Amino acid sequence: MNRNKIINEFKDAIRSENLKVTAQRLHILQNLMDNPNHRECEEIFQDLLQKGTIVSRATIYRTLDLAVKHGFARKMDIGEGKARYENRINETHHDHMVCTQCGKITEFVNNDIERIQREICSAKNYQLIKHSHQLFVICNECQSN
Amino acid sequence: MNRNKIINEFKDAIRSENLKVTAQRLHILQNLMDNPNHRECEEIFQDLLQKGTIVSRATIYRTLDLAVKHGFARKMDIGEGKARYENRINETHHDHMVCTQCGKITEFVNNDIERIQREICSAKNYQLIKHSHQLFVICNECQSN
DNA sequence: AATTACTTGAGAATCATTCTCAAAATAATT
DNA sequence: AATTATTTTGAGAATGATTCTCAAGTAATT
Ligand SMILES: [Mn+2]
Ligand SMILES: [Mn+2]
Ligand SMILES: [Zn+2]
Ligand SMILES: [Zn+2]
Repeated sequence: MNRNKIINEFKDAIRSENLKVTAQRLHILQNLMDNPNHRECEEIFQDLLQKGTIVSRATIYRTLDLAVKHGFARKMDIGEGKARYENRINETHHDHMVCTQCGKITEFVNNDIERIQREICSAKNYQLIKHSHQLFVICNECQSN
Repeated sequence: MNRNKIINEFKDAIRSENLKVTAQRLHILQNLMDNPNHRECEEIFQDLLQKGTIVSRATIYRTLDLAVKHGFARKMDIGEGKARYENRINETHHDHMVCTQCGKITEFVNNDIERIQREICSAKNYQLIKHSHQLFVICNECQSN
């Protein structure tokens, strides 16, 4: 199955840096792969804990950095003063809509926006490295309250 | 001149909340109006200090909040783990390009992007409240190094 | 001038994240 | 399997931006 393939690729990534494959690192990556949400460190910590796996927050941060570096995770900031992480099983790039009432996160992509961003940069002779784009909304459910 | 008009509007805004017009509040607003940059609290603090005005950081934060609330300033987050503030003398909405090498901030607006954002939201029956859009780039100057 | 209400600044508190370092674990080598 | 070299882990301290607390100071009103 696909998940094991990813886990093995993660092990390879670890070895490629002359680091060691540890139970903690694997637990964190597995937990990330099994969850589609955009979670903060604390949520991952609590989820692991509830499943009987204790890993320190420091190790979670360190391992998420590693996962980001090798393309297994994406770190995002929706202006809360803390980072959130999502897995990158489905490679497709997307941006996010965040409900300011309930916090629900909805993904979106728009090729026109992606293209215009590139055009804006090349018009100024700037090289586009990455972008951060969030729409803060009141979602359909929160409107009917 | 325009600046005095803004200062007076700020005084009115203060009074409208039954707050008091103080020297500190006016110094902070004036400093903001006289500077076109996207600055963090510490930069405003140091700039005031260098001009002989000592205002505590706590008061700067408090006054900037007030200025934001009444439309005199805009608070932004370019993922540095701290807020930046710019004045809103020229009301026009814009987003930002940030050079990842030298930190230079360049403003941009694109009406197509603005419109598409609205379309994305209405297609989902979401109500768009605000957005945050940054392009991280290597600016023209930094490329020639 | 007196009264009332709000503001200020110093330093403590908060909170996410990073750092430190001794003990534990992994991987490589006998 | 035991030894060795190297890395990792977790506890708790440190950091840094921002907020909070509260006593002393100031503004506005009468
Ligand atoms: Mn996502
Ligand atoms: Mn700007
Ligand atoms: Zn919602
Ligand atoms: Zn630059």
